[in-house]
Parts: sequence; C-alpha cells; structure tokens
Amino acid sequence: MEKTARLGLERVARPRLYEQLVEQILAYIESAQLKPGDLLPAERDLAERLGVSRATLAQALVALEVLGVIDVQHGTGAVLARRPSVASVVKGLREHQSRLPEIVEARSTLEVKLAALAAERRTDQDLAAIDNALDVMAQEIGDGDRGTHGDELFHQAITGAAHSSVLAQLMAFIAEMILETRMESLGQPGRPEQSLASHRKIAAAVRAQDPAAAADAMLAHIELVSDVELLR
Amino acid sequence: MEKTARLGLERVARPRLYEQLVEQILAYIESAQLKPGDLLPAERDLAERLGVSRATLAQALVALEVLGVIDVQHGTGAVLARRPSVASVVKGLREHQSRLPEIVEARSTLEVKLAALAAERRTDQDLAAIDNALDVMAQEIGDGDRGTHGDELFHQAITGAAHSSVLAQLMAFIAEMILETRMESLGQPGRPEQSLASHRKIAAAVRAQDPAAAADAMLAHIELVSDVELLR
DNA sequence: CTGGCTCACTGGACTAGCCTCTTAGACAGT
DNA sequence: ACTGTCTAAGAGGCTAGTCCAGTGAGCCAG
Repeated sequence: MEKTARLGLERVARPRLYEQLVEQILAYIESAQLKPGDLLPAERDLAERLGVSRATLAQALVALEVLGVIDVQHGTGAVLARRPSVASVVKGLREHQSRLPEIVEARSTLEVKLAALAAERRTDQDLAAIDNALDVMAQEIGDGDRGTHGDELFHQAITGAAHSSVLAQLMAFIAEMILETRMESLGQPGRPEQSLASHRKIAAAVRAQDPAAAADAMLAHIELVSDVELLR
Repeated sequence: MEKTARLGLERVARPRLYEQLVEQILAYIESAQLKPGDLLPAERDLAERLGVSRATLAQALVALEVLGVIDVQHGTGAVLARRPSVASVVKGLREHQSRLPEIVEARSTLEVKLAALAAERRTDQDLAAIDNALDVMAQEIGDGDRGTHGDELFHQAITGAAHSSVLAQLMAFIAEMILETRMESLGQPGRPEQSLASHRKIAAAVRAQDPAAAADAMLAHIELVSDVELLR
C-alpha cells in the first residue's frame, strides 16, 4: 500500500513509549496530589513501577522537563515545577483542541497591538513589503483565487513592521495552533474583495503612522473575518 | 572548595548533555541548510559524530520533538517539521535574551487584554482568588517583605479569571522568558505599597465587571512597574 | 509487467555498569 | 555541648552493547 496513513487526517497513532509514560506520570502527579516542590519517586523506583527501563523513563522525564512540568536535579531528584498549571494546560490542549474562539481572541489581541506598533515603527522598507502583499492579494483575487497567500504575506509584513521579536514569536506560536487545529480552511472570507479593502485600510493607517487608526482597522478586519468563520 | 556556586544568584547552569545536543543539532540544521521534510542523519551516525551515546541522543531528539522541531518516524528517521521557525525562535531566544523592553511590551499587551476579559468573565470564585492574592501581598508587605509571592498570585488569578487557556499559555511562555532573562530580580518596585494600590484598583474594576476600567488600570500598573524596572 | 520476498537500514527499547553530585549522619576536634 | 569534617548511601547522568520492530528499495519468479 502507499501512503494512506500519511495523508489521512488521523495519524494512526504513534506508539512511542515515552509519550504514554508522560501521560501516566501526569496522571500520577494528579492522583497523588503532589504539589510544586514535591519530588517524584526515584528513577529506578519509578522505572520499575511503570515497567520500563531507566533509559526510556529518562526520555519521558526530558519531555516533561521541556514541557515545564518538572525540574530534574542531579543528586536530588525530579521536583515539580512551581507551575503544575502548565501540565494541565498542555494536557487540555491535546485533548480538546476545539478552542477556536479562544484562538481567534488571542490572535486578535496580538494583531491589534502589532498593527499599532507597525504604525509607529514602520520603515519605508516595511511599507514596501506591505504594499507588495496587497498587490499579490489583489492579483490573486483578480485571478479568481481566494487570495490566501497574499493575506498571509500581509499579516507577516505587519508583524515584521512592528519590530518586536517577542510578539512575533507569540504570533508564530498561535499560527502553529491554527495550523494544527486545521483552522486554516476556515480562513476563507466570503468576499475576498471585502477582506482586501480592510487590508488597505490598515495599510493606509500604517502609512500615515496613526497607531490608533491602525489598531481600529485591524480590530474591524479581524471581526469581519471571524464573523465569516463562525458562519460555518 | 565548597559550594561557592550554589549560593550565587546565578545558577551555575546544569550541564545536561542533551541540552547541549539540542543546540548543536539546531546549529547543524541551520548550517546544513536543511528544509522542512529533510531527514537528519541516522541516530547511530549522529551519535558518533557528536561523540555521545545513542541513549543520550535519543533524549535530545525527544526534546526536539516536544519543541516541535522534528518528527521522528520509526524506520524512516527524524524529519524536520514544516515549521523550522520554531527552531530559530527557540535558538534566538537563548542567544540574545536582552530584549527586556520587548518582553515588557508583550506582557503589557497580553495582561491588559486579560484584565479586560477577567472583568467580563470572572466568577465569584475567581474574585475570591484575586482577593486572596491581595491579602497575601498585603501580609507580606506588612512583614517587611517585597510581596513578590502575592504579586505572582495576583497575576495568576487575573489570568485564570479571563478563562482563556490560549492566552494563559502565551502568558506562561512569557513568564518563562522573564524568569530566564533573570528579570525577576528587577521586579522590585521601590514602593510595594504603591504596587499594592494599583493591584487593588484592577481588582475593583474586575469586581465591577468594567472591562475598560480594568484594562486601563492594568496598563497603568504595568507602566508603573516598568518605570521602576528601567531605573536600575 | 506485476506481485511477493528479502535484506539492509532506521528507530525503539532494554540491560548492566560506572561516574558524578547531594546529603544526612557519624565522628572527630574545640 | 558545639562545630566542622568526612564518609557512605542514594540520587541522577551517561555509556556500551544487544535485540526487536518498522520501512523501503531491489531482486526475482510468475
């Protein structure tokens, strides 16, 4: 057979042992009512209880450490990080990824701010990138396309013009969530022309270096797009 | 010598091998111009090149997988995820952690929004948590402390009251940055009482379910704290 | 040309062992 | 009695070697 599994929406499951261990340890932490600062059982002990080797347990602990759930200290043991909330957050995310409204909300928060910053800080170069994105989008729409590529370029250009790498990182983070929840297919406004018009409004405010107007225009744009999304 | 390193403010860093490997592999990906979809060298090969055992390399790969940089497939190899951005993001983070203003800016953006949402959505339980945080902070300040624990609790309570797991995640992300850039030592306002007062103002707005007032109060609070931070 | 088989290669996991670090408690010296 | 030093048990860190289980290219018979 070919790649049925690959193109399928549901990955047929990944039998990585360490992932199961992460779940089990998370469950154990919850059931044992462990508080931040408490120690997990010793590796040798835990490995035996879970019926795996220390090497595999070590992988699970690395995963938990990267996730921010624990802090492994040489000679002492694995102590729970002060934020067990992260654990539940991460877990909750994997379970019900149906938080579309929340994601739209977060995106809105960031992009409105980014638009305002872009208006303050944009260089002529940034402006050129924004204009280029608008041109691409107009071209695509003219060809009967939805203009998604141009749309993406536009938001990237705005993000770039804001000159804040930290906010840019947060946007990248959200962009990933959007992809992973397969929301990208929702991002199709009913009227591309309308979307293009609101983009132009944002661009104009950025060009005029008017932060308040840029923020308002971005907010209006996102509300427009979100409305369409919710119609589905 | 004894434990000179331990009592220092600077954690002498824990030389976990797998963390170094993550850095090295990230650097390799960049230098080798690998694109999404490309494969990393085989584990046995890579382990030998880096001079570590396969077990340790496996830990590094788990970390990279959790970070979303690669996707390890049994029988095929470790393929780069479609978003190498994360890699550069993580790397960029570790390198120039001197973007304090940007971090403050991002934090401000998120917390102002969180405050407004909290005002809209807070339950009586959320309110109780907020009040409790204020009590803790007042107590700490009364004892001559700086009230940092109560401060932390307060911001957590606000975040919780906003009922947005996505925004909460972004806050956790930033909180980590703040910790890692050792900004926590900067978070000592000259006048804890002043900080407490502005916290009370935020709490009042949230209690009154007035989003605009909550946002304004949070913005004022952050500007106050930031000013003090920048004085150093 | 097609289908099935094989085999080399990839990751997955385990075992056994040795190293370093941490810490509590015994044991000196004051 | 108090205090500082030393030691040993137990914690995690890492390695080497071994075997198991998918993957896929290539061979070969039908």
